[in-house]
Amino acid sequence: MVNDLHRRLHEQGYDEIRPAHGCVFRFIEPTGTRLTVLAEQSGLTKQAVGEVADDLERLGYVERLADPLDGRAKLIRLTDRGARSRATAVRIMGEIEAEWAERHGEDAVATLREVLEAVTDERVPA
Amino acid sequence: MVNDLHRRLHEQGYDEIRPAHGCVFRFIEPTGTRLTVLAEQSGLTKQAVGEVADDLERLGYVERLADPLDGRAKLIRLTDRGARSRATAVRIMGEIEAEWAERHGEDAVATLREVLEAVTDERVPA
DNA sequence: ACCAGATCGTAAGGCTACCTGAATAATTCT
DNA sequence: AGAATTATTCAGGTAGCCTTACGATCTGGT
Repeated sequence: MVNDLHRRLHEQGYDEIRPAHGCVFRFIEPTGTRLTVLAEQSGLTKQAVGEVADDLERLGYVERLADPLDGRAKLIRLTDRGARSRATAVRIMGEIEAEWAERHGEDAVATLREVLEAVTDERVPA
Repeated sequence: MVNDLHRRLHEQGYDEIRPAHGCVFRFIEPTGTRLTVLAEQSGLTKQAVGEVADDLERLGYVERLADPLDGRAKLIRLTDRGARSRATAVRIMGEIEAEWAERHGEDAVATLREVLEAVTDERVPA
């Protein structure tokens, strides 16, 4: 799924986005999200996510704002371009899942999703 | 699945085996397998698999024999220890799948396997 | 009001698991 | 005989993580 997503993202012109950037795109919220939160949710260190955020900032997909609620913190937020790319990614994943459903059945794909979510929830730690 | 497998392998004393070693364990055959074949099947370069094989040889899990059918080639074969560790890994994976079946149903896990195998076959290239 | 300790982001350096490319010796195929 | 293949070696590079350390800021207890 991830391979296919990125192949298609590249075809759509988003050829700078790599799988590793997912730790930001997956968990970022419209109003902005703190680095620490992204790190926690993705199961990576703050440093790792920080590098990804640097990268995405350099590429113009996210920006950093001071967090009004905490002087230490910054909010990472999608730029317009970032939001568009994310929307494209969401659309593509929907398309891929639809293709899978066509080929293997809606029920099978629903089961796939359920079991996969369950087993990854049960044993999160890498 | 892979994470859990290695966690349990470590608990059973096989704490030198890492996920990267899978490219050998997954495709090696009882009578021995050529490096080139392992590389092809795992989708890695011969150099990469060669390093893994060196590692497993050093650790005593595999040995290299001259291939009687081709003087250029060598057969990579599991040692007794390698075969035992592989058998343990197979057993553990069976146990994990059985646990999944217990929790989510035999049918669901069967479907999971089928769909996963199908979609990864359709689009193999990383 | 203050200080100790937690938390936020960042910096610096290291590691694993791969890759490309080039070269070589031995052997096999055409 | 010449071309291809097998394994190996060496050199160098990269992505995607990690650990350790640190300064800046916030928070809770006194």
